[in-house]
Amino acid sequence: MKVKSIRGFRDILPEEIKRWHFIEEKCRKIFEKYGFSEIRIPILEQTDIYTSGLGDTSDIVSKEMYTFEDRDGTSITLRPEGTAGVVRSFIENSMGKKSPVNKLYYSGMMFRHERPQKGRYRGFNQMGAECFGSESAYCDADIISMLWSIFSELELNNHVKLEINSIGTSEDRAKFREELVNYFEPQKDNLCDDCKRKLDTNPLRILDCKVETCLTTIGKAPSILDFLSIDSKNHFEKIKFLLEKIDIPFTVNPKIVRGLDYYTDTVFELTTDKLGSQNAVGAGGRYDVLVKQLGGPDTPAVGFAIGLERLILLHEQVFPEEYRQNVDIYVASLGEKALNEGIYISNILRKQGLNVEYGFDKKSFKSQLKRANKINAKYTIIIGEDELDRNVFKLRNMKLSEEKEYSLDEIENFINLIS
RNA sequence: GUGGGUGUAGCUCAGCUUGGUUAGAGCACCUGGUUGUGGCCCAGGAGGCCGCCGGUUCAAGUCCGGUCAUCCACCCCA
Repeated sequence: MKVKSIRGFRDILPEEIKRWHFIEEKCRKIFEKYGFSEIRIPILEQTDIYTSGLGDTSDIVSKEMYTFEDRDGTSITLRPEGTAGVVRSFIENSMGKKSPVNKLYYSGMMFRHERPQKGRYRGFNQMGAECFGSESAYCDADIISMLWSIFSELELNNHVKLEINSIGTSEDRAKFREELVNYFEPQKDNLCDDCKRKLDTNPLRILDCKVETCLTTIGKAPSILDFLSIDSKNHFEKIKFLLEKIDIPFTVNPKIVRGLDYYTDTVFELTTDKLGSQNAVGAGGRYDVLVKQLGGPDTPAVGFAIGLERLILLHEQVFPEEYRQNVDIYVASLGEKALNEGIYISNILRKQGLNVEYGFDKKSFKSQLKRANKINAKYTIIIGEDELDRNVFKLRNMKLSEEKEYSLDEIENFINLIS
């Protein structure tokens, strides 16, 4: 039998994992800086939380979910995104009653049955944050600031672009939608086939069509921003004011409409021109009606998610140097007796907090040093018959190619010898 | 779901146009050049169902058909 990972799923190998750790750690730190706490939620949920939460006309729900029957016949789905599950948990645990505001972040694998491509996998990792309980524009701005600060902390802010928009309330959008149809209907012959279809199903999505012939028609189309209610307009103005005040560069793009139905008012996207066509590396927005829609108390919320594979890809391009595991000591022993001593010494050093590779195979001294070199060990400890007889070990500084001898008794305070 | 590119050593790739001895290179790996000293250099070694199935042919890595995988783009999205 031929073994092979499932299409669209991949391994993250040891040589790449250090960069993952580095980036995940940075993200965690920033989430916590903004007062968010981690939540871990299941990978499987009942299908309805997605169908009724994300909107059943969205591509994700209509053709990309991994949905199957549980043994008792209920329909369950591998999570295609994080927000719906966090909302479910928020409701189920009555978080709104325990605290007026709840700030949660999560990290984990999401599943969408898409055609794999660069930066797009069927199993992919997201880190995201959700803030429940505030409808204030200050909250939106704080969240956007958090997203931005992840990228500036990683020194990637020069390679991404923040775009924001407001899509108003559902009434605003209904009005806008009507106007859009009125606008496009008479000139639908100028639109591509996809857009003609969208005219019936989801006219807002025509706005982000990239087909050239559509672009001129779209250019003169009405803007959502002219349809916002007073409250939504003020909310949006306030966010823009705050982002300027804290020096976060952004542009307003009235054509941003999110793919999921739960968004209200604020939406935003972080894109890069370095990843080909999968250019969205983070995105989010406000979703004031979702909690209620899923059966919870009327609770406003804002959140975003970052695509980790894409973030890593971007980081690799900007900082191509390798991220390596750090090995402090390689213990090279020569001969049976020395091997016995080697495992003992290695463990003492590990207790002192060092990363130690113990050469446990009977290999030539030369190949052991080669190994030490290859794994980039800072020091090699050398013990052979000769050293054992004299109750000493040699310590070789790999970078300087210098060796010193120490009494074996000094192993107990080894950390002092090299610091 | 649609279109295009690519499948040869662990990795990156040459060879295919114009079929013909034993399928190559670089990197990585192993051994030696040094009785117990890494990186550089030198010598040697190991490693291939040439993606898979079928066809054409005296003969297929090379030509043809199919299939699968993969990458990129459309689309969608993080």
